[in-house]
Amino acid sequence: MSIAKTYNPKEAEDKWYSYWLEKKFFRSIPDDREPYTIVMPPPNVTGVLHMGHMLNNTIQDVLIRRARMQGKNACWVPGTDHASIATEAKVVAMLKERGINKKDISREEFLAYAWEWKEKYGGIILEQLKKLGASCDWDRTRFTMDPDLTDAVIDTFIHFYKKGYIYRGIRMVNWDPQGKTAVSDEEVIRKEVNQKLYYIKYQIAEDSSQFGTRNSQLTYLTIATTRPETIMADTAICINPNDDRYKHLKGKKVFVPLINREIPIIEDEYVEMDFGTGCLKVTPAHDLNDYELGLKHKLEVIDILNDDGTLNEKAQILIGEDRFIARKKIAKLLEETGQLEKVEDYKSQIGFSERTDAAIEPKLSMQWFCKMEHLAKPALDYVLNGEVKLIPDKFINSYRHWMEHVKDWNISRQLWWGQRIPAWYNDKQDWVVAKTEKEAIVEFEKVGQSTRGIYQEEDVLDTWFSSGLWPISVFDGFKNPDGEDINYYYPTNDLVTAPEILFFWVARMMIAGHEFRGRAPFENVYLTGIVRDKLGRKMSKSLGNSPDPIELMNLYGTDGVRVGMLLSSPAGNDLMFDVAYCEQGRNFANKIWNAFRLVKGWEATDASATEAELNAVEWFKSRFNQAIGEIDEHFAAYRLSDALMSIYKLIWDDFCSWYLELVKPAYQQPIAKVLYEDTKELFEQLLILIHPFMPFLSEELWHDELFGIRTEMDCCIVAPYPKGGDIDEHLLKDYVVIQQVVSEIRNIRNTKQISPKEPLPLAVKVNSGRDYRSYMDSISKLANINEVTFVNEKPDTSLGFIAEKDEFFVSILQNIDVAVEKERITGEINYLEGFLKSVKAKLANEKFVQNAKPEIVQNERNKQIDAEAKLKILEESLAAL
RNA sequence: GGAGGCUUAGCUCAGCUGGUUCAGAGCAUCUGCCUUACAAGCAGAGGGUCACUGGUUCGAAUCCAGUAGCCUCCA
Repeated sequence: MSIAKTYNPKEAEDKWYSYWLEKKFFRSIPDDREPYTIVMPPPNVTGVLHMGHMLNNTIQDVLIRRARMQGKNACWVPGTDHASIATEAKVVAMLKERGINKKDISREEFLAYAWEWKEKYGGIILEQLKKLGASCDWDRTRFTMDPDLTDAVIDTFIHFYKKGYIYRGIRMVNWDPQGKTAVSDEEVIRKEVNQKLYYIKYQIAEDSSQFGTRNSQLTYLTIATTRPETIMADTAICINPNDDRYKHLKGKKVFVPLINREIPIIEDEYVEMDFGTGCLKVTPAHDLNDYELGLKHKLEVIDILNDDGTLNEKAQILIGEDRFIARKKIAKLLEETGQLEKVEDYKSQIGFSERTDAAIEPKLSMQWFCKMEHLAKPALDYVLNGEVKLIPDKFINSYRHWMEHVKDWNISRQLWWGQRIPAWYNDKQDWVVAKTEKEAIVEFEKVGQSTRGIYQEEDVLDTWFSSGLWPISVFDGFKNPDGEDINYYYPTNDLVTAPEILFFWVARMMIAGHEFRGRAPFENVYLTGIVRDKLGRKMSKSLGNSPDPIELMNLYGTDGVRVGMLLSSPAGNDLMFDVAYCEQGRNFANKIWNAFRLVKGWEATDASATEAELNAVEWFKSRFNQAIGEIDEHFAAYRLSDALMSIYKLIWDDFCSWYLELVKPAYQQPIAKVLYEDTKELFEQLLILIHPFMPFLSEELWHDELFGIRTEMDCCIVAPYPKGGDIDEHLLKDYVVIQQVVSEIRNIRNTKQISPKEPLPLAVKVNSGRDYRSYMDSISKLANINEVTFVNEKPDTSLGFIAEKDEFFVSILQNIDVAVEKERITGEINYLEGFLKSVKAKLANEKFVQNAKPEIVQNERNKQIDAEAKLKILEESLAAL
């Protein structure tokens, strides 16, 4: 059977993914094996697969596949997140296209559209993950708004409310006047904007307390602001108590221009004396800092804006005008009345809604909050005492900082898509928390309040409130807290996610885990970096610098892309992505493919193998076992890219470049049966080793007839992962020398322009006592040596080199350039002498000999002896020239 | 403004508790090769004052302090 010259991934990918599905290899059901569990960070239903998902899910798949092969009951739970704000924005946009305005339809109608949207688009990412080879248990796919998960959210809200953690309060939120909803800080994009700084005159009220000293002269105070349209909401003017310029104003009042409302002058060190005029207008309803200042000085709060950003009747003037139009009109009015001193250009940071790009308006509103201080403590302790490991641990500091300075969590969102807060109001605006209206009535009755006109809170809960329950809710831990699934799979093992949601999500899962299960929801949190382009820019849709992952997989093969993603992605560090990595991955796949072609082409014979060939097999087995150790260590430390690189080098360098070349028969010659069988077995082991990284290629080759007939469940995906075994250190050391000798000979060929096809004689002067006889066939084969002699003197017309302590001489026909040789050897001597000098200096230093560990000193002595021996050899060969 | 992190070869990164397993890997580069597994390849080779300045030490890429540059998070 002929086999293609290059690996064609497409066919293998489709074939094996459906085979794995069909044979239910991804399915996990509790049994008596050790579980290994990962819950997937649920992607937004609005999303499409991007490079961040690729990285994140490749890592999870590598971990889960390896665990599965190690005989654990591997369970990877997939799912999606309802993403309140993002989804609602999408649905609103979709409705707009259909000519429907959200305002004109009921909540129920809107939700029907939203579900329709979710059903249509919500699963895109999960489908795309299948192409990546993700071995999730798809039967367990969950959505944060599934009935059970929604119940869990509602019950949790009630639970926390009853424990006194949930309360209502007025807070300043980021209001999106276009979307007419509050958005979270993370959804506000700050941009530097050219603005104007308006200098406005506020007339000072006459001082009535000091009668008799009436000042008939009108005096005023100038204030600089970028938002003149909010002056009607001013409730104070603030000066710095240390500001000498304004000392005479203490305790006085001023009039708000245009509406002539009297407001007090207050003092607070918050005001920066050297910014603007040193006077600050205080507008508690429309600025966060002013709000806090207002609280401190017990100021009135006047909110002059409607939800859509237009002025309301409290503004007294320009009612109904948009805030930006009002700004211009106010400026004009002020100018006309002589109350505008001047206008300056000014640059400042303004927040814009990520969804609608509208300028964010700070707005006071009634919100639901969750007290965090008490809840955060155990979640912090999990990390500090090591029960939960953050990988890399450099994130512990920032985690601690955040958890120690945690603020109460605003859990309400002015949206429809999500879990509606289970709070109920009556006609008197009293409220109770209850799961259903019926229960709410009971609650109202209990406290003797009206049960008329009952309606439910309009707001929904923050999406993180539901995703925070994810590791418990996906295993039905709320509905069935002593169920088989939750008891078996919880706590999960590893969580793979991005550092930017360490607090929003990871911390909250730990809080919920502690509250409801008394244990952290996972043992290790592997934090991935951001995927950037090779210029270091974050990949984003707007920059258009992100490759399409699907296209990438089509181009380089899924295995190639997986390898490419992992080749340079240490935990917690950003990945500077470059398609060159995928190319490297593809090339690697091809290398394995071709190594396979070679072995497949062999024909076995009963003839026996040579000693050198048998040595090669033993060497590779030792090398393989050694590599297993390294790989296990890398995995234990979650250094996946290092683990991959170890396998890469084991396959490419040790197996292909050395082992296969050592045992490979001459063209069209048969191979000894022992070697053939051993080689096939080694190949199989390598396929297993690479499987977590390259599942498709390894499965494809696994089923080739070369390995005989396999039963339907005999698949690479569940092949037992190698555990490692005996390592012959002596043999490994010998091969280091053998490899060095071969390289040196090849190097001589290269520099002397001798073709690899031209056989050369080799002479060996053994000084070390090493027995080369059993290796000489191997050296001859790889370096094309036709004759080996053991000598005591350097032969004529030969070039020499030293490997360990032994001298090797290659006789060449062409004349040897004595001058060049002299220079080369002299160079080496100079280097060694310098080296020796530094070693001797160390040993001559009494303090070193006294203070350093004995083995270090001994090491230096060995270095001296080795260097001296080598020098002697070099000097002799220099003399012999 | 508060907190944290990073700086090692052209690029992306390893270098654990200070001492030849200490200056490394992969890619890229250069030089030979179309050698019947692989040019998506083979064989060789060259590349670094470990950001800078001090300090601790017998000894510093590694520990400490400061400086510069870059980045992230919170305000």
